[in-house]
Amino acid sequence: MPVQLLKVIKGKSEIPLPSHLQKEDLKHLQEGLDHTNKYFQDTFVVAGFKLAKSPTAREDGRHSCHLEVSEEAGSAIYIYTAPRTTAASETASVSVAPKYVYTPLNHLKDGTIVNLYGVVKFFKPPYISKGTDYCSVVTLVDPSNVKLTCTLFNGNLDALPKIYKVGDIVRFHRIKIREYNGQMQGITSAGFASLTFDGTVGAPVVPRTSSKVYTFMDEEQKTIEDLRVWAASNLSISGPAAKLSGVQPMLYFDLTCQLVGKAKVDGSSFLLKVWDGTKCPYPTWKVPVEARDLEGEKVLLHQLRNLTVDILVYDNHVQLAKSLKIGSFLRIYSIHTKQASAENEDFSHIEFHLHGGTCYGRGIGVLPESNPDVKELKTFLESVDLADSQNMESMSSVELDGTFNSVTDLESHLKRCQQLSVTVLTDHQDLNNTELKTILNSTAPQQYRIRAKLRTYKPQKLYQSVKLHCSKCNSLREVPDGGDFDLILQGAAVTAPNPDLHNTSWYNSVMWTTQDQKQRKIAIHFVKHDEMLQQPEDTLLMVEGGTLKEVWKLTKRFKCVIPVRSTEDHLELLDLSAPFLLQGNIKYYGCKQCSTPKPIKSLSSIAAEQRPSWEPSEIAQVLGIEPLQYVFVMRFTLVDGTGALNAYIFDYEKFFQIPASEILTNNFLQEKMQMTMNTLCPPGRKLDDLPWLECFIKSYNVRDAMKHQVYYQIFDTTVAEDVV
DNA sequence: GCTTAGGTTTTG
Repeated sequence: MPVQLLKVIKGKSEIPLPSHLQKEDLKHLQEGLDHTNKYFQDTFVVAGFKLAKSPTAREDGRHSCHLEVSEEAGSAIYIYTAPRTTAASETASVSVAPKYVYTPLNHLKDGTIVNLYGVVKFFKPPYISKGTDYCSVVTLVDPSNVKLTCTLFNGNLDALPKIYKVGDIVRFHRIKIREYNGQMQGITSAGFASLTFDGTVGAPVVPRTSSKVYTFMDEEQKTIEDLRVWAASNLSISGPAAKLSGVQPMLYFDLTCQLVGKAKVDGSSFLLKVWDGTKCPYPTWKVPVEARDLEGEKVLLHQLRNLTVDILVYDNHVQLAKSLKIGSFLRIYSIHTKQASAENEDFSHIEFHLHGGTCYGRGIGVLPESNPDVKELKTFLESVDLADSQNMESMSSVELDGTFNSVTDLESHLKRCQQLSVTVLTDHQDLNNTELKTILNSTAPQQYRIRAKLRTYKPQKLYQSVKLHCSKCNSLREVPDGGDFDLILQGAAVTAPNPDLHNTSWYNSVMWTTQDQKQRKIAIHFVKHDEMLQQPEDTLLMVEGGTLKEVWKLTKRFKCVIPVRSTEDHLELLDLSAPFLLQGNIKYYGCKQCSTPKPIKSLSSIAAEQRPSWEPSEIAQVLGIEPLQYVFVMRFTLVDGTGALNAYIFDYEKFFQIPASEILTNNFLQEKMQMTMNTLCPPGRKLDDLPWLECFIKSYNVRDAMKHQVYYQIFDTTVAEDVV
């Protein structure tokens, strides 16, 4: 029921009460009379109440009647507020915002219309009902641990809550409560409105809503944040979503994907061709359809043929599937993976079905481009190298078998991880564990030993976790991609090598001109040792005018490659956005802020050493470069049943036992890291089934002009030996 | 204005 604030100026309400309301004195209240248009005034106004005999009047000696108010009965409450003392600069008007009251789920009563908050424990994405409306069924739970299943109808799809996953948080206004089969049930009433929020601890509190006008204040923001923390350690929400690369036969899963093609199959089924950028490890079925029935971009369908999977949707889902736009991002809920062996084939294949009905939330949801999961998926899809996927044509379970012989092995491995801890401390073993709740309620800085579960982590794409760190100025920088380097090389190639700088006492130079139209001049300067050229694998060289490909080829043969350019009187390094040194697969970068590059001839001091080792750190030093270190930066959301906190990992090598400098160019290490993360936080698992992590964390304060925050960092912790 | 569905996997 709406509660409205009235501003009183000089004893009079600024906004008058509705004229049909008549003031009533408490003394004159009588049972059996109609009080619909009556009000009495105290510090607040109650209008449109029902009068009932107070059952406790005899005991408590209060008035023999009490008032019953409900939105359904058309009741309204007006509260008078005195005007605030306003500063001259402040506007004199006081806002008259409706004050909403939210009912906890354990205080719901039959026949009332209430406002409430809840965490989504289960939901059916909106589907077309057999009547005239869309329907969505949502089960909520709140810290009272009472569940409420709501059946929501609306002819306008947009008016239903935009729930994308279990754990989302909703605020419902004006939902009607009824009793059904001995339980409370929520159902849309006139004026129903909802807001939906991401349930992730620490995520921005931005409501998803279709209504243009809604109230949302600091108080509500706090409610959402509190519910997130409560849900993180009390509600069984599964972790990171499953990918096609992680599917297993004979199960149900939710898939976030992009629609590439669609086709009619027959009256009761419809085909969706989707991809998520990863490769299903099993052979997948292809549903035969007429070429002319297949909608989608032909070239793309062909390019992605090894990455798309066919999902056959049935019955009630057909109508919605038909209306989907090619290219849109979908979450398909409760897809069934079915193992089937086709006749005349030695190998069984995997089929994807979205069966008829809406049990277990089965259905299709369209995700907006603003959805964080969609943003992440888009970035990943853009990074997928299609040439690679063509080569992976026959990639199958054989590759999985290299690591785990079967699903059963993987299961037993995970089971072991649930009992023991998947991470161990490298120090402080004598310390006792502290609960997260205690840590959250304490001041920083402090250090703690904790035992917690990894609910989720960011970024999900592990290559995004690699950054460059300057230990001098403590800045973090993204690792530049090959394209940036290529542009710098192209820019440098515009200036031709200066022949005056060739063939000095400490290097020999060769130069040639490309045969193509560009007539590009390339110079390579081989550094000598003891007046002699060394073996290629021991040689450091400088290159001028080379392309990305040429520089890369040189790194394969020679120990060190330094891209340079000529000035009038010396050779110098390129812009520090480019690596100052390439060695093996690793590109070494310098900090733009902290470096003062020196001319290349400074290197001659190392060349003159007895046995030059060409250590990157030594090269950086003589060239005046402050080298950047590769580092993994990740955010772990940890929970332990008492609370949830975000802790950062800042790791060169110690935590994951993988050098951050090598992961970007090493497929094996990337797979190893993914496996490690899958063990720490198995995708698609419920909270109960997540393994425990033993961690050492420290809290620290971060203050700026605007606010003060406490951050947490994991340290002196490493992944357990048998997990690596 | 009323109905729709009312959580607990198809059997293609």
